[in-house]
Amino acid sequence: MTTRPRLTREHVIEAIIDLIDGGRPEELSLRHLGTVLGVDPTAIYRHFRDKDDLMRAVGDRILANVMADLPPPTAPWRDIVVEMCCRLRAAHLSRPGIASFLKSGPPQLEHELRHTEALLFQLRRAGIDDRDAVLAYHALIELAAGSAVLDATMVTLDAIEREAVYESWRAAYGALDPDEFPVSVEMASRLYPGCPDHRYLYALERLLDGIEASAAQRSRDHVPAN
Amino acid sequence: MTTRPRLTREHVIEAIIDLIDGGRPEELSLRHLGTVLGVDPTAIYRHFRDKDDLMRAVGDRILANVMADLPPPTAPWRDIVVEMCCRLRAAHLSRPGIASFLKSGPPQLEHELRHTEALLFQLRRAGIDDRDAVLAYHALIELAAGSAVLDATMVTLDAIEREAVYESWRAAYGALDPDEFPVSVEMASRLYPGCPDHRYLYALERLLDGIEASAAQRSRDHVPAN
DNA sequence: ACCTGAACACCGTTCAAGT
DNA sequence: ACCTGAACACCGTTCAAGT
Repeated sequence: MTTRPRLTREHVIEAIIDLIDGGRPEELSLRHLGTVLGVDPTAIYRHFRDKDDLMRAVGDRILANVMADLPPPTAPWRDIVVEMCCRLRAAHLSRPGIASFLKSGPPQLEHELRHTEALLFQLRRAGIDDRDAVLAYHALIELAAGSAVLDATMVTLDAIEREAVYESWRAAYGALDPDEFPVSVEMASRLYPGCPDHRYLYALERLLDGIEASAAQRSRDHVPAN
Repeated sequence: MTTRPRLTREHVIEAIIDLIDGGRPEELSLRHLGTVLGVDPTAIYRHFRDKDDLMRAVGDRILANVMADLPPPTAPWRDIVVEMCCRLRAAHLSRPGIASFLKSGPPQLEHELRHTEALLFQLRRAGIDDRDAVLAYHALIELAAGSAVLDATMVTLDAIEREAVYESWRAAYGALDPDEFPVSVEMASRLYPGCPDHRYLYALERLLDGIEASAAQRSRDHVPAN
């Protein structure tokens, strides 16, 4: 603080991650970032082309955590895949503005490349042929990142507030006209079961079930004799 | 045009949908909307509380199309569910700013309620018990809406441009160090197969496979004698 | 070489004033 | 009752000028 080290890319990235972790994702403007860093807001343009470039760097930094301390590669493939997908989801959940993350393409994010490599490796290890492995990889990414986008706003609330919101939604379903919405009214109390993570896990496990079954079916077609 | 009818909610919603359909989603500011409508930008606040409220109304309007002209309810349940999910995805793809869509809760969007009702009805018709039906419902929504968020930027490009981008990404994977990224290098040419819709369909079918298998397993557990 | 500060072209939103 | 227009408090970004 008293010393004034020259501004680096790392300083900026670090400051943003602190703001995100501190639960103040609305303060991510370059102007606010400048005051936090004790620097003119436009100084950031010395190190990043534009805000998109900056957020991409932050995204890659967050993705680094996804790959750290995974189960050993000899663990059951499905355990590893589930762990990676849950962490990918968590990484996306912690990051506002996911759009600028993947849209610009994987080759720009070093850690996303490592993530792709590890997922494809595990899917292949599961005995899934290359064509299905690629489709399965895309499916896993879409579910993990996509569910994070939908849950992002709810996860910023603490568990009690969140449950209160869900309860109000259940009540709204329950109060519908039973002639027009018979199933919704009947199932209202069962909606939004458990926490968002738990619901994601169900979706992920079912998707993996389907991927496994389909891959087994295909290899049976190709090698009819057992 | 020559006549100047009083501004209504419908006028505003119509104008936004025209802008989206016209492929100019970046011109959705209230100022631009005002000039398109031949009205002062702030006049819109007479009919909508704020921009969030406005975009929610637009979202509900787009969702109305999802429910129009579905296959008859007597069609195979899976056909209906696949059709609904594909249309939900398409609806989300056509809409920028999906965040303000679902985060405020289903009870505020009339057509989303109808969508929920129809999906739960079909899942129950499939013989899936209520507990799994609710989880399956959430899983289907997350995959449909989530995949749309990830694909949104690519779908704005026409097929030729898009394929060029994918080809450049494949090339980037192919050019990686084969010692560090052996599987990626080997599978590079297979990445991003088909169009985004096709990849989504694969994910959806596998998810439904898993949902069906899991539900069958559970009912077998509960009713062991066949 | 790096940072500043004024400026530009935008946002969403409010509110007193018009008709 | 409805709309206008000035104003407010913000954005991201550029660029000549400072040190």
